[in-house]
Amino acid sequence: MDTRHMQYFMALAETLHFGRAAERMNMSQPPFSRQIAMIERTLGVKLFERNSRNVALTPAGEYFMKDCRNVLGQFEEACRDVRLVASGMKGELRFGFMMHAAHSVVPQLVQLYAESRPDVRLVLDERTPTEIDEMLVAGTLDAAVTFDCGYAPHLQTVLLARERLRIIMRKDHPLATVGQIGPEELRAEKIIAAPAATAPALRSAINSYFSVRGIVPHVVLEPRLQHTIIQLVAKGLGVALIPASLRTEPGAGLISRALTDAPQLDVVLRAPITTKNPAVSTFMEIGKSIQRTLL
Amino acid sequence: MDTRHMQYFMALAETLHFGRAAERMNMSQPPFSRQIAMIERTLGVKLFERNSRNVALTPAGEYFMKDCRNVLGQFEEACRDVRLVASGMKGELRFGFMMHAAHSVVPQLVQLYAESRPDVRLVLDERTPTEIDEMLVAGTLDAAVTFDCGYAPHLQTVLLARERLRIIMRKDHPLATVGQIGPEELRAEKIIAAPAATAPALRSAINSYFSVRGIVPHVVLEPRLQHTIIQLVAKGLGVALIPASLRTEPGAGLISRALTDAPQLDVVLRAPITTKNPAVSTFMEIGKSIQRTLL
DNA sequence: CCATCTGATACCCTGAAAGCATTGATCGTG
DNA sequence: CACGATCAATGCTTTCAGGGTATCAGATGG
Repeated sequence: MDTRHMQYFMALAETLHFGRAAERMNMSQPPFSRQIAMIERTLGVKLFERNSRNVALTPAGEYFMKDCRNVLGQFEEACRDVRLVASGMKGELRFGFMMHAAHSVVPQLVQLYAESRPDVRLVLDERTPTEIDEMLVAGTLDAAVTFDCGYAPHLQTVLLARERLRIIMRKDHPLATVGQIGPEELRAEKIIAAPAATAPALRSAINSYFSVRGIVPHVVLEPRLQHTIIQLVAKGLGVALIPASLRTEPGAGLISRALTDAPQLDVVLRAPITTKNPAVSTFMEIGKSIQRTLL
Repeated sequence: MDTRHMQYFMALAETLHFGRAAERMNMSQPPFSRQIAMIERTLGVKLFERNSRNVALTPAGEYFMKDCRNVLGQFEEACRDVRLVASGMKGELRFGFMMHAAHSVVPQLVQLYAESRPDVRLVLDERTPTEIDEMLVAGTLDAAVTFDCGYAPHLQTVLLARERLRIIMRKDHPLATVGQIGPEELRAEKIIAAPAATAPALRSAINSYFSVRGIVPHVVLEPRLQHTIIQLVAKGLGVALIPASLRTEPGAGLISRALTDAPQLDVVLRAPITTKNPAVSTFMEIGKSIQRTLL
């Protein structure tokens, strides 16, 4: 028994006429009759009550007809779907992103992609930049939005945005009224910044911002999560340099200021070049289409 | 593509090894490899990423695997179920019965059958005896409980119970205190009885109960439903002769009395002898097993 | 009783698919 | 680095599942 036999059965069950059913199956009546007999023999079940004049379904045949309709439908669907998956119209795409990006490019990217590929299940996964890099090489993620951390030959990269860092502090902070803020003004400040192990690109941008002026920043706290950094700044434990897109989130009692010669960071969309997931390519295309001018 | 191909695919998807997968399919590796290639060619989809050292599923293959597992499961189930239906263990049984029987044998019959054949869907259908006869010959019912109306060569019959008729009347009716009630006592009474067209066996039993004494019963009302008869008696519009098993339903202000030489009616379970529904036979067997002594 | 319709049988033949032998690519190891 | 081992792919042969044609057999209607 296989699906072809089920199709033979369905043809006869629907026409109740061997000749016409055979015709529908594009074959002549004698082999068709044999196939029906074969089906009944292998199942050990009489499916049709027939003589040389009439053909009728037995109750077992009636029941089998419903099941066959089901199975054949699912069968067709499976064959159709696998083509859709291969074409990237259907399937799953595991998408990682860092928290910074959640407030800027990610919503638009996700929305546009979901509109253009509604049958692809987007699995969102917020991670730190380091975790993202690891998961991209491990294949746990299909694509991710992160900071450009330079050389990555096994990854394809689309530049999404170029973000300047800004400084945030409490409103009652002495620097809140200073006109220009640069490395010199921050020389004595307590800095809160993510550790290099968690966000290498961000941290090295901050470090080199100071080091080109020969200044060693006074980093007092190194929380891993951006969320925590803002909380600590709000408590007055220091100031922090954060991407401009996070500025839109005002926070209670916090103020954000521009920096002189502010460090820039590239926000990129990345995916392994060796990816086998066909859904990725249009995801990258959409990334390109929403590429933004630098802020 | 058919289910055999899906089985090949599943074997490889689960083992990720052509040799072992072929072995599982009881064949040698070369034709197995060709079949896999064939599947990919007809689907137009690469399902496996492979070289002479490693075999891995593509994302499309991964997706297809889930669908195949589904389809193959349903396929097996359909083949198994059709055998169960043919053996009477599964399927549907359309069971008709008259309202009189609903209070006596039907509940027990239905319960016992449902316990012994839980996968057979019992479709219950309450009808008048005449409707039941028509539906049995039309094949709309598989089996039914009704009054024995005599000759029926195309039906198999199991006697379930033998019921005496009793008389019901209002508690304040003059006959309520009379010791013996027979045709003579009812000569002047207004009788309420179902029409012969609806319940021939019941009505002819009532008629002959009087006619053997040369009495013509004074039937004033002929409602089709037993329910209505009882209501009309309660309103004082007459008395009625009803099966003893209905006595258990007391009704407001009504009283039921035995009759002298009470007419008897056979309650039978019937099914067409030509029935193709394999579920019927055990239904009839259970009917035999609950055969009751006459009341 | 014959013409006709329809499903079953008899017989033949083709090609899908299985087996065997072998090739070619990729590792691991001495 | 060469050699052997492993494993998928390919070439060739063979077989039988399943299709085709011709025909039979039972039922029905004029």
